[in-house]
Amino acid sequence: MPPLTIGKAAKLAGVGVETVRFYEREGLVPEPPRRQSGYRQYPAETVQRIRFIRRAKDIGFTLKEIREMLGLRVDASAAATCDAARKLAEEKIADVRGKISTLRRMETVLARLVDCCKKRSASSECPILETLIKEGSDGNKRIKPKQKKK
Amino acid sequence: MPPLTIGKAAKLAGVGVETVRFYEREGLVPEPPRRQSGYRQYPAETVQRIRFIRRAKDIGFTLKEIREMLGLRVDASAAATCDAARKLAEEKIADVRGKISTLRRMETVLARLVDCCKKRSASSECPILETLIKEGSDGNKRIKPKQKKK
DNA sequence: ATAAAGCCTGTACCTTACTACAGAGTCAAG
DNA sequence: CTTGACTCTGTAGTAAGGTACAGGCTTTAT
Repeated sequence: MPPLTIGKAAKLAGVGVETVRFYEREGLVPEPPRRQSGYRQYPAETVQRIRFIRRAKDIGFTLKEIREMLGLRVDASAAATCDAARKLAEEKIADVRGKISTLRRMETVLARLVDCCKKRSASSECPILETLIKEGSDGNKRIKPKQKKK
Repeated sequence: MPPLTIGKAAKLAGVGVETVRFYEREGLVPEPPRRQSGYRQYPAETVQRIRFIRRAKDIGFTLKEIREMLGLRVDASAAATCDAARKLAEEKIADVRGKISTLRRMETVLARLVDCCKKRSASSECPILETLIKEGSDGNKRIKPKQKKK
């Protein structure tokens, strides 16, 4: 398979060419080799990388976090780096699990709502979202306090 | 329990007061009753509502989507509305399931990375993220084509 | 060989989701 | 009964994540 122009790569990944260049500037996609004309030449794996970025973003990771995750692969051979990488990966796993559990609760509640809507027996009123809203028994998730600049 | 001032409600929900007012302007939190002085008086459930908004945002829903979901509860008694609500809820369930499956794949891969890092036997090189990047077998998730305005 | 379509760099602009004042009124602890 | 912490409205600014030209080369299809 021949290398891809930016337009082809973008299309395959489901984004615009501007986005690909933006990701390159942001260090999410490595700078590809160029033709003598200056045209970028993408290997096929870049498409997968971009798709990964998109998926990660859809589930609530920021580009910064995604960049960190992608960085995990480089040079996990150096012992010190490897340790740091492990810690980061562990953190991300915790994030991922938290998100999954939130999503599962949402799924349950939405399913119940659909169900209730399908039956529509008698009493009407279907205040399910109320329950959804009510089940945040996760004591204290602190939000960064954010110090103000002088 | 007495009603809460905006400051108390914000603190309990883990956000700033400005955010609460912002959510009110955006129709995510209903306008609360006021004192004669103009001070807002929040019922305790508003805190849960705000926490819900935050959690939903963390897993990648936009405020627009969240507003829709919260809207599901109002007046699911009207038959027509109920039908529309069911459809929307079903869509959201699909979203939620997609997100869950992406997250599960991520979890697996991250766990494998940690594992590999822990063992660190022999060969070093630990190119696991490569695999992560490679498993996007979801044929074609189209991205909105976005028509340009004249 | 020529014209449409694609790519280049660079800058400007846009939306989303806050966040930060300013200037003025309100509440509650000592 | 004052004073410091809070609240009000309104407007402006910020950060993240793109998106859209402009002006100018390069490819490719006819």
